[in-house]
Amino acid sequence: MRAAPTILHLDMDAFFAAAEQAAKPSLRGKPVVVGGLGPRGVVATASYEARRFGVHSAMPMAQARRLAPNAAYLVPRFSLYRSVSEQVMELLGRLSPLVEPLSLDEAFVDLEAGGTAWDAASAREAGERLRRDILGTTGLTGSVGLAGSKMIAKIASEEAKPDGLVLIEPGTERELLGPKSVRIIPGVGPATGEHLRRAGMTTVADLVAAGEDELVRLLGRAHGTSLHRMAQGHDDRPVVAERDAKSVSVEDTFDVDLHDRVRIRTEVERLAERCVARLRASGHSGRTIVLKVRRFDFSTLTRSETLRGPTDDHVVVREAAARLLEGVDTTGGVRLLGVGVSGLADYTQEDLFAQAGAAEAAEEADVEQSADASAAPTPEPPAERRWAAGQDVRHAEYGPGWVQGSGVGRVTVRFEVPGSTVPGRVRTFFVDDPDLERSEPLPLVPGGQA
DNA sequence: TCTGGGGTCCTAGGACCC
DNA sequence: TCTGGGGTCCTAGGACCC
Repeated sequence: MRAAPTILHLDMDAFFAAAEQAAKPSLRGKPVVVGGLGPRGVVATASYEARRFGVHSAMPMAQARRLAPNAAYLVPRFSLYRSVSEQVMELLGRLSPLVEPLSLDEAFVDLEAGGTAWDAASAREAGERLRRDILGTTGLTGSVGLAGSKMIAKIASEEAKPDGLVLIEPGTERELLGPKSVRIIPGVGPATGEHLRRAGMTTVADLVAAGEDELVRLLGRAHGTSLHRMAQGHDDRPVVAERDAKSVSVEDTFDVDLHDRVRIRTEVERLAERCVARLRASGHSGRTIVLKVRRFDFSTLTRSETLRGPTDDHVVVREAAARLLEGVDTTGGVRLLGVGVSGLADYTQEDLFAQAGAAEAAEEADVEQSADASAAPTPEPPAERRWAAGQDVRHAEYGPGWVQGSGVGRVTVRFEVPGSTVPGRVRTFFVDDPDLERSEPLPLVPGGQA
């Protein structure tokens, strides 16, 4: 809480979809849906044009296709989003050393700590300048909220969407929040919202009236106390620049449920390898290995094991995950498997115990790996998945383009680049055309970095 | 064609220790 | 020998967020 609205919240508008529209001129002004394209995919982001059909984040892709059959359906290109995100975060860094990213497309900035703003007028000026700079640098729009606390700044940016700026003067929080739904408060999701509704509370004013004791009784100590404070517009959480990662995990949902125990085990080992690769890339080691299993009926369980010391050894993690799997009943089928490591150490430190275990296991692992390889060779993805819609490609003759669709042995490519103002030409090839290859995203703005 | 993937934080019970 | 109280660690699950 501060007397001047110098906490800024930035939220890029329909980020993934907007980046795709900027990269693919033929999609500008059209409904675009980015997400998993497999049979169990969900929507990551829908463009505003697609939202008019009722499509929204987290919706099953199948449902989105029924609502908006003529939208463009694209796989996410995280390398592109990450590079745009870095450009945006760099602009935020010019406003203040206190920048707290919440995701690729969202961050808090403490303008006061950066000396960039000290009152409403200077804050608004900084916010508007930021929006111009983001548009100039990335070609994308972002919405800005300004307030005296994180919670209110976030609510402000939500109200500013799309492509706007809203500043909420400190002191006006309670009258602003009072009539709004309890769901506007961060941390109140579907379950808590329903819980509160059954207790007769639907608006933020109802929460204030109920009092702290009642909310604590209903929701528990931590949640109840913080909810009571938030409802009154009280929020003292500081903007925190660097937050240490607490865990690293990877998971896969399979197109069809897995039943074969050998295959399940192979997938767990593969996930363990991927998890360790990520762990090591982040410069961490960890003590607790977590296996996650989602069964055919969507019931989800986790099993974990804590080692005596942190490890970043793939053999140690793989074997721990395999051990955990031994204790899980998978009859009926498995739709998702995941492997994670938590209890992260600040830096990689070799653990003697883990090392000893790894050395013993090394020979066994070699044997097992070759056995696994013969038991369950990696199937080639079908051509439709190899040439996923939205993906970047390059043709020896026609140059850069993107996959518009694929099926019955053919792949359709639109040849266009981010800078152009007119839609590019479309051509169709055989899926195994040697002149066609996958490629990396091009920068959205000429001279920018991809 | 029902429900992704990567995270964070909280709660609760049991083990274990003093 | 009939049962305290508190702290910490571990495990499992659940809510929530983007």
